Parts: sequence; C-alpha cells; structure tokens
Amino acid sequence: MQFKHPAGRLREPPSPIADDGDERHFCGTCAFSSACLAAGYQKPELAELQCLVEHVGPFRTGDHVFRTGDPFRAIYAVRSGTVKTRMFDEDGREQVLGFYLPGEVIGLNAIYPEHFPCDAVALDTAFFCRFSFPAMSALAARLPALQQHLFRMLSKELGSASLLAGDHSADERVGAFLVDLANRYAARGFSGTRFHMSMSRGDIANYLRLAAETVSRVLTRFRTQQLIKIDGREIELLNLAGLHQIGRALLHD
Amino acid sequence: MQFKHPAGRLREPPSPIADDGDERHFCGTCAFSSACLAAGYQKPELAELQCLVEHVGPFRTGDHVFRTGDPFRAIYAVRSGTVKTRMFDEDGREQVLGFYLPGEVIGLNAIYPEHFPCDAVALDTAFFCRFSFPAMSALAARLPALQQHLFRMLSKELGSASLLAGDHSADERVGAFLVDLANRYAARGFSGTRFHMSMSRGDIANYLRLAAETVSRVLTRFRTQQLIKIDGREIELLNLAGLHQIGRALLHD
DNA sequence: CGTTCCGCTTGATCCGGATCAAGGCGGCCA
DNA sequence: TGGCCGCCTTGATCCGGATCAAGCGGAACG
Repeated sequence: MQFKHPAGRLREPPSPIADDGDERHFCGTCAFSSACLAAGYQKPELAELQCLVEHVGPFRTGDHVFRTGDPFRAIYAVRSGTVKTRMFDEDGREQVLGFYLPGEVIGLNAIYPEHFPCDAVALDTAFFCRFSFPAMSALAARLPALQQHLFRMLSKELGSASLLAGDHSADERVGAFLVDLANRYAARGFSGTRFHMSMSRGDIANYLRLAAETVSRVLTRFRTQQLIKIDGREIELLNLAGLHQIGRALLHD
Repeated sequence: MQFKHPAGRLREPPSPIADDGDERHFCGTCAFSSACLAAGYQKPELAELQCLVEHVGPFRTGDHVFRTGDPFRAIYAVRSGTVKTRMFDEDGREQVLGFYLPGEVIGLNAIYPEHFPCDAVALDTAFFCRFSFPAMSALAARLPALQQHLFRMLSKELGSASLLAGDHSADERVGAFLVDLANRYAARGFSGTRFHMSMSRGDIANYLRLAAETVSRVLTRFRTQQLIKIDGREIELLNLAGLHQIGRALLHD
C-alpha cells in the first residue's frame, strides 16, 4: 500500500479519523479557517461549527466522494489528499471540472440544483471534513462572518471558473496551470516550487481542454527550456517568473 | 434616438425611474421574484427588501454600469435591456464573460475580490434595480429564504460558467448559445422562438471563443438547413429540437 | 447627396493542436 | 520470472477554425 502525500505530511497510514494534532494543523490551512480560527475558536457559537463537522475517510485512489445525481446535503473540505471533480456530457465524454487540494472545498456547485452535478473522485488517499449544508446555513444566519465567508467562497470559485473559458494556447494553459497549483500549495503552507501532481497527464489535458499528447509535449519543451524539472509526477518549478509570464493571460485577472 | 426593446415592452423613452406599473410586471420576472413575491409582498420583512432597492437608469448603448476595479457595493438586477460583462486580459484582449437579460443579476463575481473584476456594458437602453450588498447580507441573516436564494443564485452561475469551458465545435457552441438564449427569454415570459439579439456577431464570437467569421458562417449554415430564420439581429428559431440536438453536449448537464 | 465607417458576409489560405500510430517504462499479478 | 496493462512520450499526418482579404449594405454626417 503506497501512501504518498504531496508534502509528505502523513508519514504512516493514518487512522480513519485524523487525530487532534493533525486537526489543529489542518484547520489553520482550511478554507474555513478565517471563519473558524480568526473569529476565535473559544467563542461558544463557533463550537457549533465544530459540532456540525464530521470527519470522513479514508478514500482510496479512484473512490467516489460523491456521485452525479446524489442528493445534496453537505459540502466537503479536503483534509488531505487530492480530488478531481468531473462530469460526463451527453455523449459520455468525461469533462474534468477541477482539482482540489488540502484546505479547499468541494460541492458548492450542488446548492442550486440540489443534487451533485458532478462526480468527486479521490486521486490519492484522501480525508475530508463534511459540513451539513442545512446546519451550516442555519448557523450562517446567526454568524455574519460565516455567511460572508460562504458568499466569498462561492464568488471566488465563480471568478476562477471563467478563466478556463478563454481561448488560449497550449503553452499558456499549461504554464498557468502549473503556477496556479504552485500558488495554491503555497497558500496552504506547502512548498510552492516542488510538489507531487496526483493527477494523470490525461486528467490535466482534459481539464485544460487539450490532448494528453499536447500536455506531454509542452512539459518536455518547458523542461528543455529549463523552466521546470520533471520526473513522472514529481515536478519542480525552476523559473516561476518565466512560467508566470507564459501564463499571464490566464492568471490573476 | 432609437429605442428598441427585445420584446418591445417599453414604447416610449421612459422616465429615469420606471413607474409602478412596469415595476410590478418586472418583479414577477426578476431573479429575486421567488424571494420577494413567493414569500408574499405583504410581510413587513419584505418591505425592507423593497426599501433597499434603488432604481437606476437609463443607460444607453455602450454605457458602463460598473467598471473593472470599482469598489463592490451592490449587485444589479436587469430591469430592461441587455448587458454584457467583459474583462481585458494582460495583453489587452477583450473577453466577454456573459450576456444578461431582463430579470437576471450581475455583480455576484465581485463579492470575493470586493472590487468588480469586469466591466458591465449596456448593449441597448437598460434599467436596473440596484441592491446594496451589505444591506442585503444583513437582511439575509434575518430571512432564511433570502439567504438561501443568494446561495442558489451564486451556485447556479457556477454551474453555467463551467459549461463554456469544454472543447466543443463551433456548431455545438452556436447551437447551444441560441437554445440557451431562447430558454432564458422564455423563462422570463418573453417569446422563446423569436427575439432580438442585442449583441454584435463579434460579441457572440468572443463569448463563444470563436472568430466572428466562424459565427457568421455557422449562422448562414443553420439558415440554409432551415434551423433558423435570421435577418441581422432579428432571429427566429424554426427547429428548436434540432438546435437542441446540435448543442446537447453543452446544455443542461 | 456622396462619403465614410462599421458590422456582416463570403472566399482563400494557413496553422496549432487533435488524431493516428508506435514504442518505452514501470507496476502488478500469475 | 515473464507477461500484461496503463501511463507516458515521441513522431507523422490531418483538419477545424483562425487569419487574411475583399466586397456589401446600412447608418451617421458633412
């Protein structure tokens, strides 16, 4: 049983429910941290947020966290591991919607349809915090900070969703993808220059709307240009500024 | 001074603030209607929603409702007219993010960044209901239905944003675009088979990530196939089922 | 009334990335 | 240990849509 974590933070096959030590660390990097920690864990209202959390996992590579059509009851924060969300179009072709790293939240796009519009599939061993959405909404009505936080998370995801839509070259897409991953790892306290990509080339290609062969070719070209060092799924960004320049049209606008 | 409305509902250059007659009609088709009307206009809480609305307009073709970088203070529901949202990438190329019809809401993607990440430009004479967002959040904390409604609107827009991202042929894109417009007009009580497209071919092309020439060619092909009748920006959908079939990969999944 | 400009259409050519095809490498299982 | 299978890489060819180019018609304006 392999058990490789992007930043090697989990050294042993963990217990089904992560212990408090990990929990405290995790919460500092989670998307809800500002709603939880910043407002102060001690306050009695926030104890309630803790109460409605349920720790779930482990999910193994290929396991489904939820499936298209499942009734929407909860959103999930990634505790550890990586997840992809995907849907199948009318012709049965897979469409990868996104990759989610520790601290990020999946399931927000299910609020409106009230059923999950996509699958969430673990790309390696993964754990989650599960938040009952009805309970969370009710709590949000009493905690303005939490309500605000939910609005902000939704709005943020809106912004990133519209980025992929542009017509951009393969180099721009791959460059921006690498920089984005790096930024997100760095934002959660992991290394922003060396990390493990849990997703296959095919998944990356699908997400970027390219062919797997094209992604492979671009990565080789980036390597010969000394922009990256890459060995299988282990990658090191050697020239972050250069990559940012290549992907600038898709980044931070 | 031309004054053409998609459904010809406004016959005269209206007063800056639309009158109550129009207002009652409009509210029935607005994105907030379920939060306003369904819950019952009479209830005193909902009077407050009425209070925080500010009617703005008219904006003429090309006028900006808001600009990239403006501080985010309010969201806007389109009362009449059409709007496009767009941003410019690092190289100064325009990217059309979306078109908004009467009853739809713009500005939700500004919550997170706290500044508008895009321009909103009127495509014809347009009026809006302006909702102060801080006031609305506060009200949402007391009205679970309103909070729920905001969550749902955000989540819905998330779903539609990810549709454009797929790699689809020009035919699929244009077909789905026409069906989508038709559905949205129909949902608001307008004709779902004959309507005026306020946006230029260039805007459509940009939105669909195609060249204007390609859009033009596809539309002429659709016409020769008897799928549509089109004269400039006036369009009639002759074979809705056929168009739906062509664009099925992008629709309702 | 003619001029100019802009949006739209149509035709000709070109190119980036998809597709097809062939190996290479490593992990897993019998 | 050998064989199989999935993932990745690299090469050759093809095609959809971008780009370049030209012409048309309507609106604004002198």
